[in-house]
Amino acid sequence: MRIVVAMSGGVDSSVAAGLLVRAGHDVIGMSMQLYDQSGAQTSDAGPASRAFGTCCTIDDLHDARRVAAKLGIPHYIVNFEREFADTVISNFVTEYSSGRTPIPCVHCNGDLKFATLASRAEGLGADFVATGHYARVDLDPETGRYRLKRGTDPTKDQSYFLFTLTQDQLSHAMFPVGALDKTAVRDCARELGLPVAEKPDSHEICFVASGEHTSFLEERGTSAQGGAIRDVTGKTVGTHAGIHHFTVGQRKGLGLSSPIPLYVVALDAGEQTVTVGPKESLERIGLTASRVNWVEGPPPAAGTRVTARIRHRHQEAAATITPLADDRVSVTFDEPQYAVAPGQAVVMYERDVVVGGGWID
RNA sequence: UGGGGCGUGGCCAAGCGGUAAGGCGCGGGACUUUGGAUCCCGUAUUCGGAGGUUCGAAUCCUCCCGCCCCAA
Repeated sequence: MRIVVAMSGGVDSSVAAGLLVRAGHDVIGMSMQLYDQSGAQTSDAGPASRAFGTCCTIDDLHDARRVAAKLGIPHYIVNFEREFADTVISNFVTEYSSGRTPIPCVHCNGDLKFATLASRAEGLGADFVATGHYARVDLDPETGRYRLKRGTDPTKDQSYFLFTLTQDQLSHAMFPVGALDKTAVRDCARELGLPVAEKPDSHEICFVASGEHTSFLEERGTSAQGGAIRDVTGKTVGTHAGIHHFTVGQRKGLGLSSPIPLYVVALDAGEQTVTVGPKESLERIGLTASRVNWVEGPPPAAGTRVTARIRHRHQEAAATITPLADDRVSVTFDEPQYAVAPGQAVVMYERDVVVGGGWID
């Protein structure tokens, strides 16, 4: 079977490729070049190289190539700069300007890896696209639908970032490390002699260097217009330099004096207002979400019990859901949840299976 | 130089006679393929300066220095 593996240069996707090779498949490695790297330096070149993010850098592409060579498989680098800018970055900028908190990783998965990259794979005659995600996919014999499930390592599960995948995308998706623990993946990397076996896990946004978040947005058209900071009673308690500096639930960076820590509880793009309050004011018993993808099947009945996650690594919370019209859903938690941030995703589970997910309003 | 107010760590700020809250920032750590996210730990022997009162003062008194507001 011919399989294209999306190779980031990290341990997980490298092991994914290695496992497929070992299983005897016809494996092709592909890496996405996501942004202009002209002038990019290697990691030991100092601060100048930091402007190019923390993953998918020229170093990472090089690592992917070394792994492919070690495994004896072909490796192609595909230029997705345009697609990345049009989907992931564009969404990132728009969401922040709207006072919402984007999740670029979800778009990168759904709009690039399992969309554009998948069509390239198809062009190469591949049946599947495999990635290094900690998630599982299988065919439910009862319904004939593909199911998206958590990775078996509860500390590494990445199903949250994959909730937008359609049946068609899932039918061509493979997650070779989804049934492994992280330690097993590292062991496997060593066993295969992969040069990235000890490479640290990646984290944080890959395309924005740490600390350059707001300038990145402003260079791409986000208004730097300031506004008022209000408390929960509406009283003005300070000013800010633009709502894109903030996200709901944020504590740091407010520059306010207070006897207790203050958190961002709401952002209003129209008024350019930031509302702050004590931690308790972040509690929400429920939420609604839009553009819901019901992965498991048709929308479930009102009153269906699930566990819901409102951010990656969030302690899943028991909830009752009610599907609404227009692919929306209402989620009511058993216990209030902190910092429900518009723009983040709510992903609903029944045990290990992703029932569906949507974008928080 | 008439009247009033204020000077507490890098910033904001509580305390108003009993031996320096808190927030921000900063440093360190945890967590992390979203979040200038969250969480944990640390961060003023000292309160503009000098005297005085008191068992004891950042807190009361005196003088000095520096800001600010109102009135001229």
